[in-house]
Amino acid sequence: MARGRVTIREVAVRAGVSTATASRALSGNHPVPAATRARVVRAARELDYVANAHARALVGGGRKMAAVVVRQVTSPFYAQVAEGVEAEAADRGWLCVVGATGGDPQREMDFVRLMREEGARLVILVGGVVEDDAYRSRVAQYAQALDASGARLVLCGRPAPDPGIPALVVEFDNEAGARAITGYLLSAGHRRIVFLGGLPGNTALDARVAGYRAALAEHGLPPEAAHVVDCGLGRPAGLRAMTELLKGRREFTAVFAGDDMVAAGALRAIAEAALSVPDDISVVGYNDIPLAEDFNPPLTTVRTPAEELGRAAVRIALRDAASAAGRHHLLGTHIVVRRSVGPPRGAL
Amino acid sequence: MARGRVTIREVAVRAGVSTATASRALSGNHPVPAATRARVVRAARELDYVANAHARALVGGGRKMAAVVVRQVTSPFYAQVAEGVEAEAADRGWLCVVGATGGDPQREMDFVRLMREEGARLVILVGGVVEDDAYRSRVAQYAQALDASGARLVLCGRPAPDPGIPALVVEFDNEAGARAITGYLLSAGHRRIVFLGGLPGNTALDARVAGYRAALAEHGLPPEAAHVVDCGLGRPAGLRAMTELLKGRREFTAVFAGDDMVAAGALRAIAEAALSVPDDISVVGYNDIPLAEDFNPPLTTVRTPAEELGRAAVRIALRDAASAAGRHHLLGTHIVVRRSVGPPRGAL
DNA sequence: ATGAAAGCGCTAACAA
DNA sequence: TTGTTAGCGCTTTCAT
Repeated sequence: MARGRVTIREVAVRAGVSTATASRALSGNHPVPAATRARVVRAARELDYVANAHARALVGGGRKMAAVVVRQVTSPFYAQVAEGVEAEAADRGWLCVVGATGGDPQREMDFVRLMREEGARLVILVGGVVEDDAYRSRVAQYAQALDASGARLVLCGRPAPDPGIPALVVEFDNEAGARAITGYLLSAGHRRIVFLGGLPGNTALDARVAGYRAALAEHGLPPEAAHVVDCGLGRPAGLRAMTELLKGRREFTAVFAGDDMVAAGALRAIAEAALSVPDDISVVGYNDIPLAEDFNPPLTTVRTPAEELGRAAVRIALRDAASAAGRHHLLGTHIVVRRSVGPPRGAL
Repeated sequence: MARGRVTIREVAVRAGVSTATASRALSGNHPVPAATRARVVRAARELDYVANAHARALVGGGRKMAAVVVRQVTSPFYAQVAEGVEAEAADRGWLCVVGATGGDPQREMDFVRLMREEGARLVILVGGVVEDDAYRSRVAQYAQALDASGARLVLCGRPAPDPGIPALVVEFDNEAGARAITGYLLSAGHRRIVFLGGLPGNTALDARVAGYRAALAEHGLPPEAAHVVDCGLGRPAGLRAMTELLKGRREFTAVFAGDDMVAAGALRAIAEAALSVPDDISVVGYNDIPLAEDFNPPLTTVRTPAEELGRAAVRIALRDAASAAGRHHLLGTHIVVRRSVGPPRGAL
């Protein structure tokens, strides 16, 4: 057998027809007599022929391919979003590619460029970012370039640099979610709540902090009641920051972690200090990752339907006309109550 | 601006050169005077040109693309393997695509076919399977087809149907890992250990069960001492099976969960029965997923360096000559001790 | 109903 | 150094 891929020419020869007929028989969108088709199909199967996607794309305008770009696949939240995109894309017969950037803007740019080269028709960028000028111009460029070649860009959980830009944005209402769970802590009696995991400039986190402050204000607390620790996200950050916090005099009765991974770190730090959750300190998280229920104790958190976010991103992108660019879609969230919150120490 | 992608011809026109010169200037592997190159590069940038990967692949033999196929990205273990593949591929300038099958052989076949069409040069299939005739012929077909077009197939954690087949296999030594952790339980004094999460026919699980039985035998226990519950994997399965087990009289003092997700379910079931780990029952898992440390209590488990498995898969595939097909690589594992194991109740 | 031929965008021989 | 040309594998007119 010849090394290299079997081409349609070989199939045609074996079936005793021209390549044009072979192509028609295989694609099935042209009338071809059943007998001829059968011969061609059989030849193709015998040779184990698969069409060259590149050649086909070159002439036919390309395969339906979507790309999701996340920081890392091992983050439970991102993985769920990617799975949602994957599932929705698969349902529609699209191929889905996922790329990880490790948070490096350069790798993000490279990946987007790659997707442009490959002819992806849908690019989905996931996750909050620090919204600086570099970000704005980068995204404006993606949007413009993708749009020029007829592809769609959707921003998941990150802002469009400019409403006029040809990109869709779909995200959770971070401020509302944060307000709700802060309210929950407040109604459990807590008044000194620290927010752990701020990341100044990051749009998602800033919104959560804003919701936290808003809830405090609504309950009549002065602005100084807010205590935000800007340690960033991730379990190690949460562990470190909480350990630090526990060294001083405890000025708080509850902690609101920026996401569930930070909460995991905080929980661990508290346990290492031989303190109890929720008896000594109450803790809440954000995202409700699949294993939040298995933390010690099971974590009260804000459920952000991540898979639905991914599905919505492709659904919206494929439904909306290009003219709907700039549309902003907000998805709702809700609190899931477990066992990490109790009344403040001595409140009873 | 013209709708659709800008081609090299437009760049050439704008730079006042032929397409060949433009191509040479852009690719950089042919001597082109600096001045000419500068003009071309500038024209390309002004037009925001990106090469059509399909056209390039058609003539140049294709981009370096690797594909990883997993059951689901939301499984922490698979996500880590995928991240390893991704990282190693990126290090070498390869594009990496990840596909999820949901465990459906049909989707697996579709995805492999797609990858053949796209010209992937490396396909990595991850995860244990039930090794039946359908599986064997499916994989034999993948291997043969991929090999015919010069692509590599690597099987991660699943067996090659036949040593002669053109595929590499790299996996963990499941039997050794299971034997070690069972031995750990045994030396803590446990004699009645149930294995939770068998999946008869699944190669990975069967190997773990074999290791478990081997350890029991080594400690002089009779074959009847083994108690395997074939509930399959996943947190819900572990929860359900453990709940069931707890209803009867407790004939065991420890449980060896088939993987950490099963352990998570089992832990939850035990907590719901108001029993304590490790005071009443000891529990161990398998894989050491990132959050195993955050379980209640922190889980003693077998560390399988998942990311390293992914990296090794691409490293080996790219290094070994095609003639090395059929080679079998075994990666080692080790126990990580945390707090879910204690002496058996009443052993003191 | 089928074949011949053009052409998708690009790179690599071959000329000049 | 640069341009001309052929051709990658496929689909799709346009003839027949």
